[in-house]
Amino acid sequence: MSTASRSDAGRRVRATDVAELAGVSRSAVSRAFSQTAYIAPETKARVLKAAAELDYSPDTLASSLAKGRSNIVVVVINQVDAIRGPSLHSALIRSLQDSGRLPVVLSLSPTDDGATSLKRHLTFPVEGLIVMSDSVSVEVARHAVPYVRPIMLNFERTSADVDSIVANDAAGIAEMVNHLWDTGHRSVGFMAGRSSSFSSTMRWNALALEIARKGMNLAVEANGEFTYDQAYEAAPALVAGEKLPDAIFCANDVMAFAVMDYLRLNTQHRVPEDVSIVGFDDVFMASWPIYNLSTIRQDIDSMAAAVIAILEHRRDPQTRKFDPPTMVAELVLRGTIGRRTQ
Amino acid sequence: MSTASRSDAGRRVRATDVAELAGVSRSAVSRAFSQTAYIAPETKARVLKAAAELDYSPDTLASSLAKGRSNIVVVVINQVDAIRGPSLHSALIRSLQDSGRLPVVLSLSPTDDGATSLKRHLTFPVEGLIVMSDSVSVEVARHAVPYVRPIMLNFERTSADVDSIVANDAAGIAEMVNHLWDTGHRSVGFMAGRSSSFSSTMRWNALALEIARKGMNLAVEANGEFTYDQAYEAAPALVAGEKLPDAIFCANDVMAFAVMDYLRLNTQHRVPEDVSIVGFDDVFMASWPIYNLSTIRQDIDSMAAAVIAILEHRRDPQTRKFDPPTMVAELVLRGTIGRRTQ
DNA sequence: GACAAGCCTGCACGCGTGTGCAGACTTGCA
DNA sequence: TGCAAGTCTGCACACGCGTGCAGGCTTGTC
Repeated sequence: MSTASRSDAGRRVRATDVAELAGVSRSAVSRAFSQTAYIAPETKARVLKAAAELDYSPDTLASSLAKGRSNIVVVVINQVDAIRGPSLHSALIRSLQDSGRLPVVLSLSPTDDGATSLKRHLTFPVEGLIVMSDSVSVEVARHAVPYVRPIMLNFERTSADVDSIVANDAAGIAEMVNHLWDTGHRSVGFMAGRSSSFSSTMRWNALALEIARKGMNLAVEANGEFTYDQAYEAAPALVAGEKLPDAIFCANDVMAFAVMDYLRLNTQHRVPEDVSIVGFDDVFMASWPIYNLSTIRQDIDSMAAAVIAILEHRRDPQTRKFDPPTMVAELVLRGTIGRRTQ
Repeated sequence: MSTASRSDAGRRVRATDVAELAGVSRSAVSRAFSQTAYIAPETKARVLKAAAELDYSPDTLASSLAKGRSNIVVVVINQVDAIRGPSLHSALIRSLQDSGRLPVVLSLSPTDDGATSLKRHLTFPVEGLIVMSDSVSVEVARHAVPYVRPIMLNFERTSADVDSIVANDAAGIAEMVNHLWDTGHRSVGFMAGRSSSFSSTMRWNALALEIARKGMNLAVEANGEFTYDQAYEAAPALVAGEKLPDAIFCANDVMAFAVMDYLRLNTQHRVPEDVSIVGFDDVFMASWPIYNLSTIRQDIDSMAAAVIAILEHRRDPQTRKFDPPTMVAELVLRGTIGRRTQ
């Protein structure tokens, strides 16, 4: 159609073009796309019609510049998140773009603490900085964008300089320990994650607390650094004792897979008849029949929603008051928890 | 330190601030950061020193506006890419940001062809549009950003209106078929991917060609739609005949896992003693001991490099001539291919 | 018919940066 | 010392858009 061929030409359509076609001034075009500005209904209609014909929409970046308010949100991720990350990552991206923001992804190599790379790449005004990588410290995040409070995901709530969104892992773990207790489990082993990671220590603390509260026995522990390979290496230690723990609690799903694979390939122990396995995250492989893993799912949608809520609150602190969504950790009970009778 | 506290204050540092501190005009600051502009060495040094002190770098977006040349590259992804995607996705993001560009991620829901959502979100000038989702058609991509040629990854090279980067799957498949032939395989089954996907048909065609060329027998085929669940459902059809195929070739790794799991959980057939399994992509689980999958790895780095090469070429068509990197598909031989004797 | 009030529009400036252009200053040479 | 050539800098405008402000027009009322 002619409309298409016209707009297919070299460059973007500007407000001036629309103004010309609609027979109004450029400011009228700007006002037609503004929620608050003063404009006659029929003028607005004429402008919007012309805009639709030319396939025009305001350049949000030039707009940001003019308004002095960026709508770019930078999401810092880490290659390590490749397994667990995708769901939270894409939920976050989706939420941001659906709220009219522009998600810019900054990918750090696993060993990069971001001290220099963040500064080098963040050469534009941002509305928010979201850190999903636990290799980035609060100080680095603060320093990278001095004029904005970073939002750290699953990070220790230590600093007053950042907003921190933490999944309610403790609640999920408490619930899971309850379930293990009810199904007769009395001794558990624990496969920890990277000790420098807050998620790992948070999960460890919660588990230790709940186990003590129940009077259960933390029989044995090992460290799998959150990776399959390390967990596979560490798995023997968990089952080397003369008595198997009733259940093995893994700080994430991937390590649970490693333990299961180790047991399956190298021992006679059966899951869940001889030992129960519990994971954390509910990654997509957890539902595969070969694993069928009982695990705990973080409330990803609520976390994404919390990010948006914080950003909205900042835009308009007085009217829009901030009440953080409550995070719910969901038990996903599949086939790796058996029944024990003492 | 005092420098930090000064720049920690409310807003971004502007060129004017640097100019003031260095005792020069604002244009001098701009020129100090330009590669081509004319500026006295010692002036440049003084400006850069002041800039470093204030922690200044030019606002790349305002710069884009002034230069009329955006450095934003939009990457369109799909939730479906969650398994295979991460490696290519993060390689691409990394390459883009390392080349000084700004990667903006646009995530489509699996059923979205992008017709409206792309237009709604692409409200700013972009340097490039990279489509990784095969749910987006050439027409939609073309129309979404009329003034720029989309770069489609692993898409059929049908249209002259787009640049297309296609991995050399055929070469990898030829090599793999060679290897299967050499190890005595004579009949193969094929688990296809989503029929609407170019990757799937490309792989199917390549396999059919090579098999015919060798005089091997394409014994049976099924369609797993590239997903674990569908492949698990379709797996029985591949082994239902009275004679097992010597090898089963899967159009991606995840379906290979599904087939292996089906065999392990529901049949007596052993891999690779009774049947060999071949995947495609070399996702991270392929190296897990439970799978230890022999597969074919796409040349991800070259694909990312090709994207950058195209973008660089467009910036400067006359001097920088475009020679596309050659893609190499790499055989990753692990433990799922046995030896057959007829 | 005159005037006031209110609705609406265009003008003009600003957001932070790049860059052509003119002119100032330096340098070299006669 | 005078002049030309060359080197560098600042001015001013532009990029596309938002918005305060003044003024024009319409409408209603007396």
